[in-house]
Amino acid sequence: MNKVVIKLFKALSHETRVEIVKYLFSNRKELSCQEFLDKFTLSQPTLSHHFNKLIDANILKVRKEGTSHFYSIDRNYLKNLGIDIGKIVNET
Amino acid sequence: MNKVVIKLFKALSHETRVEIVKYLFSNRKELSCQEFLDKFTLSQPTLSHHFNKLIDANILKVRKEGTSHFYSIDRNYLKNLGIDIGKIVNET
DNA sequence: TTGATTCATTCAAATATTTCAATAAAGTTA
DNA sequence: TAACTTTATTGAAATATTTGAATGAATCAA
Repeated sequence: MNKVVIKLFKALSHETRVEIVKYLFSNRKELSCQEFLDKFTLSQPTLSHHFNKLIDANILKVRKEGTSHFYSIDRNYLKNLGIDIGKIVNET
Repeated sequence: MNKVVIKLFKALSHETRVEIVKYLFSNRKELSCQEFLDKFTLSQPTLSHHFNKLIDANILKVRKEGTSHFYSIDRNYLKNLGIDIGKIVNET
């Protein structure tokens, strides 16, 4: 279905969201909102909005522990679509 | 560079542009504006705008012959980025 | 229960994208 | 040249996205 694809690409077509994916890929770990806020200049609500879009597009998954939410890349989902997100995001 | 990636994903995050890519992939040939206008309901300036975005993102290339412009997928560019456009666009 | 921490939601303003009517541009044909 | 065909550009309205201040919700520690 086209809508799934469009949602995926829309999610990946914003500077901040590409930065999130890039960071997660190169550090190969989880990322909390706070950690990202320490590194980049943007408001917490804006970041929350971007994380939501990435989750909604199935690019990220979340693990909640206490008040922290840890985000990580859902590599299987992207691999099944034939997208090598690391290659795209790092080698251009 | 992020801007190249973002431009690529932005280009692929619109219904009409996904349709164009899908059509080109499944028919494995060239497509002129007129041919596409016969199949879908949209104005000629709108279609021209969409083709421009796909060209600008290096997803399509164009061959001009007389007054006709024939668009086709630049498979090498996408392959180098690790994007299997056929898989993405058809199998979801 | 109170205060602190972390993330989500609401809402309105700023910005960007999409759309098509009108028109231009470029090649083709008679 | 004049009429025709195909695509591009301009400009303005409609629609969608992005942003952060204010506020809410959930968890934890004291």
